[in-house]
Amino acid sequence: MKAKSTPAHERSYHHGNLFSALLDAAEDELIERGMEGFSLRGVAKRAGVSHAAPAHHFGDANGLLTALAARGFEQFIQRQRDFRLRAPTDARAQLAASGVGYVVFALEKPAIFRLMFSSDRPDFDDPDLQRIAESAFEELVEHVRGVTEDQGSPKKDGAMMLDVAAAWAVAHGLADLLVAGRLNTLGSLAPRTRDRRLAAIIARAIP
Amino acid sequence: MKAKSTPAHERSYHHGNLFSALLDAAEDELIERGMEGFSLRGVAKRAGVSHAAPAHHFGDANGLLTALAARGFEQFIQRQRDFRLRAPTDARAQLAASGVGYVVFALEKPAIFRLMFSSDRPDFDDPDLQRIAESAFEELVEHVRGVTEDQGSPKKDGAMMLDVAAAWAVAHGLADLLVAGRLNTLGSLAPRTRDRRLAAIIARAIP
DNA sequence: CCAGCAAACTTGGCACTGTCAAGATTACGG
DNA sequence: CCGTAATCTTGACAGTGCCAAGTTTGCTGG
Repeated sequence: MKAKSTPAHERSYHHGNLFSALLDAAEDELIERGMEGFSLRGVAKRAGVSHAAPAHHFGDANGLLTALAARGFEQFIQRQRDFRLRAPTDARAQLAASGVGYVVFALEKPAIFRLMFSSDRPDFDDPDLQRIAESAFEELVEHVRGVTEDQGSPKKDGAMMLDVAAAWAVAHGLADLLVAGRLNTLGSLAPRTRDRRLAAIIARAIP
Repeated sequence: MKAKSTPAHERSYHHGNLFSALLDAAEDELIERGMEGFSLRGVAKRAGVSHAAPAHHFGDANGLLTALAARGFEQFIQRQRDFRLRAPTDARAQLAASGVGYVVFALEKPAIFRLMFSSDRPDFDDPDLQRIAESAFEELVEHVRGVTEDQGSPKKDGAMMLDVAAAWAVAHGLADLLVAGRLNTLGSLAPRTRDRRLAAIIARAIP
């Protein structure tokens, strides 16, 4: 994934694909030094470039983090799809699988997850970020709708939004607490059994 | 609450109660400038004291934030108790009320809430912080136990910990998403009806 | 083919930050 | 009432984000 396989371009004055190289470097920086220690100059150094180079592509530090959050949402959506593909096709199992993917992504990339949901540094009015975040939300709504439609009597929009909030809240709460290391009764389990427990909890959200 | 009522001491070389004055200033700073813009020197200026004064009481900036998070947990626990007192006394209503208090605290003090749950700056190994956070957790466990005991057959510890995780996750997820402004279908409701919806969602966590 | 223009990147500087070391002031127990 | 320790201040240093001005490069129109 990381574009470390193009050392030819890395020495030229014009980097070539500095944009994505900076995103990779920023992700590494965030993972290794955390949100507190994150430094734009550190990112530039990682990418082998001067300290003011990022500004040309991202404006300022928050602009870089905005783009990183947007890329995070793409991986986030993808991870949920991965889990849905390996699950039974009934609506309830599909929703639970999405939720497990939600949590697993958070555990795999905690720094990115926190950047996406618990930071005030990205600009959430940015069109790209807003669009991709919205699209993640809409996939959730669709799968909640699937479950409620399976239950015969179709609900009104208001009632369904309550279900959406419930499903989203459980998955998000599990993810955020696990990332914070506050749910070790679940976090210390082996992945397979942990994911089963997660699915069971998430399924409760919609009675 | 804020110790603005002792202007006599505020001009002396020795401040007197600088410890708590700095906590108040830090909370204001966090509210007004956010986690990103938070500055130790800004806090010192707010308290009318030199830029190195905080170090003597809190060690470094993260030490100050650790103490602030600990104080946050006290208010957090208190807010949940408030809501329990105004709720029916049956175990289920008590648990739901705790959860609503959980969310309301987050909405009242979003910056403190994020400091407590979604920041890597406080030192969560600090004895004071650890103790008070643990005590908040134990109150939750007790109320979950109350509900499961009401249901006749007492569960094993493992099964109950699943209930604990479920209840905690819903409340926390609702709180975190509302703070992030991502659940506006709920967030834009009037407080009274919003709290009713919240209680309904939280009650689902334990079937 | 090659000017020159715009994009990509660098260099240098400024105000601000957290932390450390050393000095000034005050409270207080002997 | 004195000296010692706690409290607070001052000054300095490296590191930070961002801005302005300069340098290198790719590219496009003639």
